[in-house]
Amino acid sequence: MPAGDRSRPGAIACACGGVSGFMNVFKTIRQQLLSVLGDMVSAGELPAGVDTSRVTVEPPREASHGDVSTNAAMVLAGQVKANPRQLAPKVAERLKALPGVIGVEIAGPGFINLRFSATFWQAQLPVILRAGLAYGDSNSGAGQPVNVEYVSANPTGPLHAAHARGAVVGDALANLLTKAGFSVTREYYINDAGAQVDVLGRSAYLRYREALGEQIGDIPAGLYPGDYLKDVGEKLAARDGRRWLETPESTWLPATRDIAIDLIMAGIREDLLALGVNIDVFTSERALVAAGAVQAAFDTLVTRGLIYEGVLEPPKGKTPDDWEPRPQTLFRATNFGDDVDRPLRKSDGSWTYFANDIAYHLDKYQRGARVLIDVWGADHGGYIKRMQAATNAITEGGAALDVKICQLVHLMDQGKPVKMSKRAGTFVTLRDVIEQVGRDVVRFIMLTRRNDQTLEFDFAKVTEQSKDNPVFYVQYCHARCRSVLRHAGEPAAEALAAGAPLDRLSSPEELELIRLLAAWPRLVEAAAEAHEAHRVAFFLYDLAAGFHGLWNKGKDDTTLRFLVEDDAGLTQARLALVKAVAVVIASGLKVIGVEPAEELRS
RNA sequence: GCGCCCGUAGCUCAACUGGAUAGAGCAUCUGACUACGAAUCAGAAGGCUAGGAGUUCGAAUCUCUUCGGGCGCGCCA
Repeated sequence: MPAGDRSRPGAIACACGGVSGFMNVFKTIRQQLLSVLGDMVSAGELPAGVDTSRVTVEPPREASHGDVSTNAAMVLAGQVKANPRQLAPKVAERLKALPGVIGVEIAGPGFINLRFSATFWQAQLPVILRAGLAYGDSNSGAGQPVNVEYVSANPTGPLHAAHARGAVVGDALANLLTKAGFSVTREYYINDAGAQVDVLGRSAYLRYREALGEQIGDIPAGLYPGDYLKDVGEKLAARDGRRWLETPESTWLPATRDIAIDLIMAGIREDLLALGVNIDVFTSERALVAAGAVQAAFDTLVTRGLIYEGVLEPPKGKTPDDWEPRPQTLFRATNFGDDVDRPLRKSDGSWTYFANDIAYHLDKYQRGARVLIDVWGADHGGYIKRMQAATNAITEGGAALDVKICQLVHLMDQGKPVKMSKRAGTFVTLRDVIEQVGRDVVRFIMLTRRNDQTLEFDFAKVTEQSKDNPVFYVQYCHARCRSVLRHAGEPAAEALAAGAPLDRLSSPEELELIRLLAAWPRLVEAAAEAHEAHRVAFFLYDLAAGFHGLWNKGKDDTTLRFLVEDDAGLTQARLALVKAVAVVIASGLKVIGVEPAEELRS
């Protein structure tokens, strides 16, 4: 397994383009609140210039605390040297006048809890139904250019199972940012410049001789043994015949290396497409070096006085046997928060991987990105600080780098670990996984944990049809919605939005479900800001739970069923709700890159 | 030895970036199928958020420290 492979352990474009975002109800209420606070300043109840930036408006954790909660009194009380419980009533009194508000309470240390009328919540349904999959689209990203770099697997072999996580995390994050109104570039960095691709070239050469009839025996240690290189050898033989057989390595290595990289990258692209990943830009490290980008970045750092020749201290505690002090060309990473300064040149004069990466991040910046996101494997954690330091230095603070580290994926089958060994030929390719469980399952499961937590992927469990399996649970919810809508003759969304008597949706469970639906735009914005796509998967699970709950209430109490035989109006209203649930589930699955299921059959 | 990530119910994990009584799901107990799909649902029980100290109106979240696990540690990528 080559080191350096950034994603090691490890969509569908948004239709709206973020032209007009759908207002997040909490954001709307926050603006109304800020306006109220402004009125209080005018009335002399608050001093001019109070800082409202930390005022939040959010759904309370406890449903009993109302629909919407704000910390305004607590945040402002400190600034005006007042008690939050004394300030709160003044704010609360004015909030009573807001549209839709039917209750205002002060609770705990000074929270102000608002309750909104059923009509207010019911009115969210037409918004959802008319928006369709675009519901939740936001312009909070304001078209800001973001570059998401992910996968970036070394071009020395096909993608394997461990690459799936980084691929999905990066891709879903790109989808999420797109939905939130950012201008996203999906990027793959091809590490085709180091010693390992020379090894690849030599390995391919051996397979080339094999293809020409030679007995090559066992693959020598230090070369890649994989069978996938046989194909490369055969193509090379077919193209170039016997011309390389009697020539020295220096003549054939560039040819064997390049064809091997090209063929392997072609395979990687196919595998990514099979996973639903569409990369916009593939950047070659080798091309970057050849174009002088590294030299240019280096010169810039020299100009800024950030390069010097020096000798590093030996690493404490674990000094390598062959360690000896030597002068190196160093970048002043410590000026930007790193622990030590980092070498940019090897002793043979060539650039280090890090030097190339500085040029690469500058390149992304020069192409317009102001937010850079890199998705890496867990073994690259120690590389984060220096890369952030370098990005900060080379862009003069113009771009921020966020690195998402993906923890290991433990492949299991029925609770037992799947043993993988490249040498024994038992490593599981990404292609194998997709063929065995399907693209949708791979994508969803990879988002059922935070990226920095280890994740268990059990082949048996992820295809199980039970509530143990979150993919199934969410898909089942969508399938149930679709089942109801089919029974009802597929009413059009617009007809439901315009014609259904939504005031008939009055049960606490129904209103609770609408509140959940209305939280989707807020979740999109928050998750995009935090660069955390897994929140979408958790949201969908919660939404599915809410729907399954309502469904089963209808088993105990037939008056709660969606289709009510002798009450066409009530049926229409409930169909609007069901349709809205299906829409939001589908909208969320689209971010994850999963096709919503029409029905589930075993 | 140093740095980074992590430690939350018996198990697997959340917690909207500093908010209220820390929430779900498995597993355990109790209950619900003459249906728009019970592949599901409702309820009970389960906690000193690894331990300690600090910051403030308020801490799982921020700071310090101890313990325990993972990753990394000068010319590999």
